[in-house]
Order: sequence, then C-alpha cells, then structure tokens
Amino acid sequence: MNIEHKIIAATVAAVKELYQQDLPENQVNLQDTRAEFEGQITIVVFPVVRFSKKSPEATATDLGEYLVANIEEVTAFNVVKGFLNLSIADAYWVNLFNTDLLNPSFGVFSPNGKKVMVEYSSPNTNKPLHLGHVRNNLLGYSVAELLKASGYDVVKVNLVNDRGIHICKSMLAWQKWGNGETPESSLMKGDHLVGKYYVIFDKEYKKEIEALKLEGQTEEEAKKNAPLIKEAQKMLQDWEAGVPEVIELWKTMNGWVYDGFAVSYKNLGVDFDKYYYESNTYLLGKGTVDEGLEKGVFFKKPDGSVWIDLTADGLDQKLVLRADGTSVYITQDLGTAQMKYDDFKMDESIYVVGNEQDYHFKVLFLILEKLGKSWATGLHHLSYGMVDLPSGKMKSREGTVVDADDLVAEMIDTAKAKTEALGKVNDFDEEEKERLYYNIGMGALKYFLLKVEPKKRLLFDPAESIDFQGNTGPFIQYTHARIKSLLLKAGYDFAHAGVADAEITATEKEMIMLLAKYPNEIQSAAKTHSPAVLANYLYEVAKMFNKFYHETPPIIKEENEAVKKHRLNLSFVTAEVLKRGMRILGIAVPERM
RNA sequence: GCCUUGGUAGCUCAGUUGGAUAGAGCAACGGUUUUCUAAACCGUGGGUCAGGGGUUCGAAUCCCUUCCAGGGUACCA
Repeated sequence: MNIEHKIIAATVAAVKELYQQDLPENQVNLQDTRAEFEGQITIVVFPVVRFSKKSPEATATDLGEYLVANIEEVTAFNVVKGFLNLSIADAYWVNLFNTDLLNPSFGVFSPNGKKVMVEYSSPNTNKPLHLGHVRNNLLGYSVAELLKASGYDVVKVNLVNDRGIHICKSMLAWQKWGNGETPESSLMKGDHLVGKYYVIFDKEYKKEIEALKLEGQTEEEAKKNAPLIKEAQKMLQDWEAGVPEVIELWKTMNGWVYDGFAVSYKNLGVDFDKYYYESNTYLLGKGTVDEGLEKGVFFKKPDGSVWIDLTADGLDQKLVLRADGTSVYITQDLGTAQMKYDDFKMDESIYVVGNEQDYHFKVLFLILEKLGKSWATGLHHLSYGMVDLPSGKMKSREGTVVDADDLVAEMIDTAKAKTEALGKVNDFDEEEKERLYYNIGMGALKYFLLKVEPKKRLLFDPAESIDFQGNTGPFIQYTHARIKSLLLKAGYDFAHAGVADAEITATEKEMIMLLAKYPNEIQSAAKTHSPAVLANYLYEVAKMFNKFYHETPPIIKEENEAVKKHRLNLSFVTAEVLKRGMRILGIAVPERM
C-alpha cells in the first residue's frame, strides 16, 4: 500500500475514533505540499470540518497528531490555516525509489486486453501537406503511442481522400497546361507538383468567373457556369463511370502524390497499420441507410431524399442520402465506420480530425447510436484547434500555407546552425551529424506542436523561429544527453548498479516524488488523449534534473559510495523517463548533443 | 439568429477535476563556468485570470450574463 492510501485510510479511521463520524474516502483531499512549507503531502481539512465540528486548525491538529502516532512513515506535521502538512520519512522515499522506480518495469503497463483504432492524417491527394496536417499527424501518432504505452492494442489507420471534385481539378489543370510534366522532368516532389496544378486550376477558374461577371452574371451563377468547373464535374462523372483515360490519369497523379507523402511521413516519423481509400469506400453507407429506414430511425421525404430528425437531441434534421440516391459525406462515414468495425472489432475508435468537423462527428456518432450499434459508445472525436498564422487562417489555394516539407527542412537547418555554433560534436562523422540535426530539429518542432492542449488553437509565426531554449524539445533532449554523458564518465552500468540506502537531499526527495508520477501521467494523458499532459510533465522532470545537477557537487567525485550510487541511479531513472516519454511524443533523445 | 470552442504576464503556453500568496518559457535587466555538457542554473521586474453578477469556508476552475475571437449551421468534405 502506498503512502497516499495509508494516509486516506488512517484519516477515515481518525475521524471515526476522534469524532465518531463516517468520513467518506473521497472527502480526504490530498495534494503536494507547496515548496514554501515543511512536508511533502498535505491534507486539505476543510471537508473534514463538517464531521469534526471544530475549527479547521483544531481539526488539522487532531488529525496530525493521530497520523504521526499511527503511521510509521509520518514523522511530523504542521498546520497552516486549514492545511495539514505531513512530513514523510526520508527512508520511505528512498525505499520507494529503490523498489518501484528502479524496477525496469516502472511505468510499463501490461496489456489491458482492449483494442483501439486511431485514424489520423487522412489527407487529400490534391495538394501537399501543410502545418495543419503536421499537427494532425503528430497528434495522431502520439496519441496512438500513448495508448500503446498504457496497455492498449492499437491500430493506426489512414483514410485517404483520393477522389472527388478537388482531385479532378488538379487532373484537369495538368491535362490542359501540364505539357506532360512529371515529378522527374520537373524535379518536383509529386505532391507538390499536383498541388501546383490545383492552384493553377483555381487561378484559371477565377479568371473565368470574372469574365462571366463582366457579362452580367452574378457571382453564384458565374461559379456554376464557368466552363472549367463544368469540365471538372464531367471528369468526376467519367471517373465514376470508369472511363479508362480518366482512371489512368487519376492513378498516375495519385501515384505521384503517394510518393511525395511517403517522404513527408518518413520525415515526420509517422506510420500506419492500414490505409483506407475513399475511392473504395465512397459508395458504402447505402446499406446503412436502408437499415435505418427499416428500423424507422430515418425517414424519406416526398422527393425521395432520406433524413434523420435529431431535433429532440438539440441538433437539426440531417440529410443522409440525396434524392437522386447519391451519397453525402456522412453516408460514406456511416458505411466506413461499419467497415472499420467489421475489420477490427475494436473497443474504441478515435478520429483525429480538426474542430471544424465537431458537428459532423456529433451527428455521426449519434446516428450510429440510434441505429443500435453496440460499438458506437466507443467512438471518439479527437478534435484539435486550427493552426493559425499571425495573418489568420492558412489557405492552400491562396498560397498562405506553411508547407510541411519546407518547415521540416528549415528546422533541420536551424538545428544544424545552432549545434555547429556550440561546437560540441565536432568529432561526429557526417552521418551522426545529420541524424543529430534531424533529431534536434524535429524535436523542437514536435514538442512545439504537442505541448499545446489539442483543443486549443495554435499560433505559429513563420517570422519567429521555434525556440531551442527553455520549455522546448531540445532542452529535454539536452538534459537527457547531459545525463548520458554523466553516466558514461562515471562508468555507470544499470545492470550492476544495485540499490543504495543513502541520505537524500530535499531536491532529491522532490525528484523522487516527481518521477514517481510518471505512470499516472501516462495514464491520464492516454485517458484524455492529450500528449500535452505528458509533454509538460517531461519538461518539469528535465527542469528538476537540471536544478539537481547544478546544485549537487560533482557526483563522480562523491566519496560516500552509497550517496554516489544513489545519485547515479536517480540520474539514470530520470534519463529513462525522459527517453521513454519523449519516444511517446515521437521524439528521439540523443546520447550526445 | 442558433449551436459550439476558446479568452490567464508584452509574446507563447501550464494550472493536478473547487484549495494556500495564479506558475513556466521567450523577450528585458542583473548574476553564475580552474568542478561531471552554460541548448544550463540563480535572481529582478511584469497579472482587473476578458467584464459583471451568483453559488461557498474557498472560484482562473462551477452557474448566469455581456463583450471579443475561431469554427459550424440541413443535399461541400
């Protein structure tokens, strides 16, 4: 039984004995003692006052005396207003460290027997990835790793939006103005090449609209009547009809895009267990619509369109099938959800999708629930905020986007420049240097994006480079490297280190307490689908270590063997926590930097 | 209009499910290196937690309301 449980149980017993009252366990409110007071664990006694019928101070004193008398580890207490601060024996913390934290399985969770699917990335194949996609990819990857770490069996999937009018726009523009250009001939990455034609389409389309407006059409009419859009729509119909030339072009251009994405994904360090393609799934869902009609969940309007009425749930009426029998977005998603469940029978499923689709997913999940799908309750939308620039929203068609590949390259360059300026790794060979620059640059980028709570919008200023100091990825990486250097110089070997029964300092005690929280941090980050929780925790750990490192005399020269061994063990565990935690964020920590 | 999410230091963000005097980083200023990596450490200044009201021993946190910003709003995805 850990000390927190002992304190809770003893407090309940104390209230029984002292006041003859039954105190519910959840009324025992524990928190870390603030640094300015003596002690490590604090009981907030206000909730107990109702039972003691005494002042907060008197109640706290009663409890303090009882706990010191009845719990061996509680050595002293002090009362500040309604707060009872308890001092826990150093021996307890040393023992906790030696038995729990030094155990190789510390913070490792055994399988919980549950399977979860994480769908993320889900790009369109008409343009390259930008910073918004980067946030999605890093979030999805990290949440998947987080769930793995907390015991889930995880399936990562990518639902690629590879069809539709927007794809046809790129295709059409290439056909008209491409002159047979290919990634090879242009030396452009395939996704960028296709994106270029998407932009060209938009430009030409806008010209046509302007021309039609000069002829007296309204904006709306012009948008509908422009020859280009009509051609694109025709192309989409041809695609659906399976016209060979269109299919051929589609395959070719999508192939270029996939080659490009593969490079971007590799740079971002993300991967998938399975890809779904909308070209295979866009017709799904009609069976589900029939099912809904049979069950009376959906209804048909006179024109033949199919709807669901969600007004009783505070939402609107929602179209699920057009009058002409064709699908809308939600039709596909209903069908795809069913297919994914049939494929994997997962207990939970997480959709990593921007908050612009909050309403869509609310509706989707509600419909599946109403259809009586037992698995519907396991569906979650991990909604994240948009990445904005100081100028506002990023818009692909207007070219105000931060390109993912460019950004990665810039980050690596910056890492290189900063590392070279410090001159600590001049003995590395080229390959080691490249790897280090990559790890540091990506560490900075990933941490920057992941430390922010997913649901909050994120501001990125291209003019201001991402920091490498303070609350950043490189700071944590540096702390890890620093520890590794120390351990190396000390000739430390965990396998033969053994435990040490040593006196500990106040900072060491704080570190043990902080490190001991690691398993809880993993669980709560996983539960809330928030890598930010973990990121901020790892920063605390790194900061604490640097404080410890700085205020402690050189450990290698420490003459008291037990103290030395303990400090090296403490450093080792810190490095392990940083390494494993960062790994979950998708960030590698170097041995040297 | 309606629904929804945000608003915390000059800037970027935390805030442990309602607890003590609201914390970090960056930027600014000052200090620390003959000692294990200074991408570090220590210190100073900086706050109407958007405004107002309420709930209670106690509110950045819960409720109501106003303002500001983002997103959505029935046949785009």
